[in-house]
Amino acid sequence: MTAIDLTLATPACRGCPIRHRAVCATCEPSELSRLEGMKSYRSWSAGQTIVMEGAELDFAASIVTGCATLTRSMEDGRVQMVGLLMPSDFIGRPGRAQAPYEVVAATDVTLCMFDRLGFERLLAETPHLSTRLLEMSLDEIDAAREWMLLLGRKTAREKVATLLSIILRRAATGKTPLRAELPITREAMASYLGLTIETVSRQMTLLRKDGVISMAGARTVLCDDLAALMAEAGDDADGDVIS
Amino acid sequence: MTAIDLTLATPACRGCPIRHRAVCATCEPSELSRLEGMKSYRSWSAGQTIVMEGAELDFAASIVTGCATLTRSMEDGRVQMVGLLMPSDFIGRPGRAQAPYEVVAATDVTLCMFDRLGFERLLAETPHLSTRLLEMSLDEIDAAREWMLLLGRKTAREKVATLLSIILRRAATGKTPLRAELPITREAMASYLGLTIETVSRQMTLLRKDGVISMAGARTVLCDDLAALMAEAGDDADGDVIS
DNA sequence: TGTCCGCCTTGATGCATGTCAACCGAAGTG
DNA sequence: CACTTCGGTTGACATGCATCAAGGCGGACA
Repeated sequence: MTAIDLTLATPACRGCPIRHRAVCATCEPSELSRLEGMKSYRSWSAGQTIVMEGAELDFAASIVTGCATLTRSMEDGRVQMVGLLMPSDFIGRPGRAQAPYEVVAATDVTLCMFDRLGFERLLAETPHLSTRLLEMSLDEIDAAREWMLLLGRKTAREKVATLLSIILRRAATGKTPLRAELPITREAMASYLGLTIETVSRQMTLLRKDGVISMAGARTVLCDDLAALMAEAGDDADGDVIS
Repeated sequence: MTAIDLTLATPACRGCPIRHRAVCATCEPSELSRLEGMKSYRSWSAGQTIVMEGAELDFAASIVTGCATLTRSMEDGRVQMVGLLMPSDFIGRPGRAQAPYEVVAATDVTLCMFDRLGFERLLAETPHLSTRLLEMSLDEIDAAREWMLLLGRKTAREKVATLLSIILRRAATGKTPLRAELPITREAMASYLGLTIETVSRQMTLLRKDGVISMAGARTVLCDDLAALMAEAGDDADGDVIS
């Protein structure tokens, strides 16, 4: 199970609300129509499990709307989120039918789904498609490793600042103050950051009191100075990640 | 920069000490000879930097002997290891010339290197090669995510037990007691586990006093009961990972 | 042989974060 | 309207790990 950005700026795959940059940008018409023929849509409401940990996985899919999470859990109930999927991200694992993580709808979610075997067949017959998927999964590895730095070495404050800055940059409209609706609960944030909900809540309160962010209700973050927030995040470079 | 297992059981690429399972197993003779023509060898001694963080990366390579580490660091000096490369693991990132991590020789290391552009050209012309690399990088993603669970949720004792069980299983000869030379210092272990050297040392002492492992000197671990060690690791399933 | 220098271990102490518990406000429901 | 539920906040307290500091062991080297 991987989260891969399939976003496409070109209208190559016009009939589909997902923008398959990677897949479609270099596709020939015949390939496009095969993709078209394979796809179908399905929706889940917030909180529902899309794929259970260890279950059979007979499709590949892109997220059309909403937000889903990948989690790995331990016997005693401890849970770690290992991926946060946003629109245009990819679910599925060519070459393997089993899901190593649980996939849960964080908000209401609609997926554009492809039959797994058909997708794999297309993959095998379309070299640039697997090349592009390779590039994307390499990005995914980088993102996971960036996250390992966060989990292993960052303080709670830095962790929360990192997540908020990522969400704010994703939602960036350009005009200040930057404003974003948090797509996930405190629990999901804590799960992603390797913290407890209480710690997340406290750190958000502190960041607010220190004037780094402000909030409109519990789920909307505002930020006048993204640079200040990113400084709190402790990132040396740009720091992209997530997905 | 990714760590990808290129191990090969078949003698397809006979001239090369690295066993390129992935690449060679399905290669045709002409492709094999092109790979042969591109390769060269180079060695580093323990502690030397192979690639600096952010530096140009003009090659792809497999580890022939020794052990190298991938690390990501923060401005203030905090360091997190994000990959541990063992013989047959892969270094390099088709499609991008920049190294997002530092690569350091943990022990003396010999690499079998390929010119990056030549490797990429071969990749583009050899569909099954990129397909196989895709599979391998998906495994890599799974490993990174397994490691995220460790970093985010496991206790110090579980972390150390996890790492030791991985190293012991890698080195497994079948006969008990299992015995393995630790290829990395306490510092590297701490870096990988998101701990300090003192904590690693203490936890190893505790595991020893509790009879879960025993040691011959500071760098050789022995284990009679791998199942017990894995129970300490807190892994629900098999737990593979690393690299 | 003695000295130095990594690497490792052990101890004392402090702090960041987890844990447990109470409470708040909003939304749903009878 | 009362009641419940759920997500979030805040407080008091506990603890696991980091930090700071000292010392041990073995190998390199004069």
